[in-house]
Amino acid sequence: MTATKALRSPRAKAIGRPRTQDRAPGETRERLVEAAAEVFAELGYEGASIQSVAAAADVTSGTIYRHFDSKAALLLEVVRRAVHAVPLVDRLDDENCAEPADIARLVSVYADPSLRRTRRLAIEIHAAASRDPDAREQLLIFNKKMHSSIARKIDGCKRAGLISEGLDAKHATSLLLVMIMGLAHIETLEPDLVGDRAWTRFVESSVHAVLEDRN
Amino acid sequence: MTATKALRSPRAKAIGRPRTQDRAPGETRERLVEAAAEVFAELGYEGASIQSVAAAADVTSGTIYRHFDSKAALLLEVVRRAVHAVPLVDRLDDENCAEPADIARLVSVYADPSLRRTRRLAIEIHAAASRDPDAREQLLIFNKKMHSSIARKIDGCKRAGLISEGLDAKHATSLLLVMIMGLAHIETLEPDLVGDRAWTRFVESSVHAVLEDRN
Amino acid sequence: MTATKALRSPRAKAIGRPRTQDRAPGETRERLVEAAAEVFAELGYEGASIQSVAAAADVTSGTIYRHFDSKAALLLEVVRRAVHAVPLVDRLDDENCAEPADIARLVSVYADPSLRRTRRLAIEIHAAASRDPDAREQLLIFNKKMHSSIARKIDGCKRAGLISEGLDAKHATSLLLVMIMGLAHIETLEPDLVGDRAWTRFVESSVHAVLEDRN
Amino acid sequence: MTATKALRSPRAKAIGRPRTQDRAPGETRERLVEAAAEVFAELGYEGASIQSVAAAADVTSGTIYRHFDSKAALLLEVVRRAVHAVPLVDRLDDENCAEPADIARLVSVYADPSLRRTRRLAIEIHAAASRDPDAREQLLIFNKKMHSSIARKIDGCKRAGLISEGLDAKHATSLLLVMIMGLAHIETLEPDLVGDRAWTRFVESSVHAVLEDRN
DNA sequence: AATGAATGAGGTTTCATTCAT
DNA sequence: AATGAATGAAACCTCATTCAT
Repeated sequence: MTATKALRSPRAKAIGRPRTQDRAPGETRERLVEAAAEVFAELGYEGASIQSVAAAADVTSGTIYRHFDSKAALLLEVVRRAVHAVPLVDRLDDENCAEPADIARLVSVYADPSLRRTRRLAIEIHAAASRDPDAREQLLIFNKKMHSSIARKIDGCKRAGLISEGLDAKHATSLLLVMIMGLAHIETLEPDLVGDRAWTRFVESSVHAVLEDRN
Repeated sequence: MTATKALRSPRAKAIGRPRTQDRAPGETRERLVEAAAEVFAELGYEGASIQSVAAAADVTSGTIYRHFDSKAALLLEVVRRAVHAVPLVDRLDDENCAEPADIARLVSVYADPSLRRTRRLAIEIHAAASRDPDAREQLLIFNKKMHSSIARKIDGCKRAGLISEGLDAKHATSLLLVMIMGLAHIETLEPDLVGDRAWTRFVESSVHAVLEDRN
Repeated sequence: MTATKALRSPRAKAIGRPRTQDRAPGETRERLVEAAAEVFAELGYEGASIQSVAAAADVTSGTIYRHFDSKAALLLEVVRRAVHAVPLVDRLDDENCAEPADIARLVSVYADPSLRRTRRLAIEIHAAASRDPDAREQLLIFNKKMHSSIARKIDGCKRAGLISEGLDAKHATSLLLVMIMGLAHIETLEPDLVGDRAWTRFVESSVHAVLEDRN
Repeated sequence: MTATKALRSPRAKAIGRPRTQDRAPGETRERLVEAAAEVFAELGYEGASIQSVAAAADVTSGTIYRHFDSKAALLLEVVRRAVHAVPLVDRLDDENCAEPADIARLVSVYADPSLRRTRRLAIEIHAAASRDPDAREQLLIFNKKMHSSIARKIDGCKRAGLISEGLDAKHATSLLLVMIMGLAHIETLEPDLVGDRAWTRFVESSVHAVLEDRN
């Protein structure tokens, strides 16, 4: 009884493609990943809406779905990207001659003020990994890579006689990764320490202590 | 459809406040905080709905709002509670005579399989702190308390001659907290190490190394 | 670099439950099914939005999801309900003495102007059945029931000597159902025939012809 | 990231109008209508997206809008085309000498397994007609044409003495159309009957019965 | 103190349509 | 004539919150 209303086409007048600012091919996807990393780090994955990511990339929400299947897929790409962009890690294997000091700095750098976004993103990625199997898989692959990179570094120091043969390289590496993840929480744990040079040196000397022999 | 109702209607009108399960006064609030801790740890703050917390506490959603102003307030209470329930911490000041081994165990215990929920909750709380100023305030209060507890412990060891006077107690304490937070990510970082005795011992010996003098 | 904006609770101020018009328990669900039948018949399942159904039932969209898991589940309930509300069908088994004329009327009634909504709904339900396995299952159950009701009727007439034993009751029944579904399209097929008494009589006499013996 | 690009860029800029597959003029439009019929029949009008039709026609979405004003217009063209492609109908007038058996087969053919797509499309077209006035207009034109074709056939039979003069040709024709539309639902109504030879014969004998005289 | 039905803003996702190339 | 990236309205659905009982 209600009505015999219009019943016509539901999305009568559509919108199209006005705000054109021709971008290089592939650029949009790049901007999206970058914007997503930024926004996810700032607001968290759950706190960030697709709209907010789109706005940060200066596109509209629909565009995101031309490039990614879902919000989760976008996060996954951010994870993948972040995994290959972690400071120092990509250069870990290039240097053939390493010293413990290099390893120490590899840890302490994560306390640097400039890496605030990296810290946030690391936490966000781990949170994602505890929910999403795909993200977890990516993260474990990355962790394994990072682990073996550091372990190889330690082995190099061993051969150079800079680190005792008695050290358990695998466990030591794991502990360094644990410290790095711990440093990711430095803002909420001890905000005053961010950028504190004395603290940075303490962290480094602690790494040296961990890498020392013990029985 | 019309008459002869109202007589002996089976379960006439048992809505309103029915299933009064004779709970002790204040008990409901307790159950809510406990249930919230459980659900927040399992699903994350964002992933947990008020109704899911209510279900876990065997009440209905409305009840939560008789005890807490908002979901955020509930989380805040969980934070407060968690802060006082962290293993060993509450006993830190009771024992007057401590050894470095006690401190080492205080760290390594966070790698224990039984503390999975505590790890998750710690991460969740830190995530909340990076969003919510109130949660952050609570967390900082807690961190400060925990910090001074451990620092006092270290000072005790120093006076007992078990730790060198040259150690920077503040920075050492901070580093231990960093390691604890790092261990909170052990499931996503190195799942195989959870419950590994050798790993636990390695962590403890590393704490010893950190607490040793260095110049 | 973008911002360190609010970051507070996203759904800051919520709405609650204002427009209260205390309804009898279970009434809302009933109203929803009724409204959905109406709106689905009028606009089609795809054309009807959850909002439009909610509006027709004088509730808000969220309420629908308290009572049904999804839009598809709501349709399924409409199907179930419609299945038991088809005119004459529920009384098919009550009458012990049937005549071919009763069967003829059972078909011709579907050309009646008053059953416009039933016709639309029938089409909508069949469309749903060709997409949704659950809906298809419901529909097949119903079809089977309706089939056996009519077949039993025919058998009764046979025993009474009103219909020849030579008639294939199963196929005849199927053909009547086919005619009924065909009549469901009468508005788009031959709009002028809706409500035409001569046409109704012709349909009935055709049913008689179909029910007659032939070799 | 900066220079030495632009020289010998591999697949420089092949966008715009690349994959020109040398199609005959007007061929694309043809393919689109064919693809749309296929996809609309399979997924339904609402369930089919413009991009899915485009993909089925091996073009891109934009191309569709060079040939049709809107999705609705594309459906309309499908309707128009379908209307002229219905089996046997176009040959109805060619044969000057018809028998009732021809008419019976004209109905029963719609139960054939090979016409599954036609059945689906018929339903889809009727659904469209109940929404869109333009589609309805097309459908009514077609119905009228089909009606008069069949009626003429019946008149031919009458003159040949094969059908009694007493039969109401108009109503009989309408009933046959009703049966055809009913058969369009055979998959959801009685799936087991699809392709059943005995059922086909029963349908045909029923048509004969309908075409017989009665008073 | 407790219930639980109801609210409605806001989330993710889809898709008809446009337009520079 | 064709491409396909981009648009943005609107769909379905979730859930923090309210309130009459």
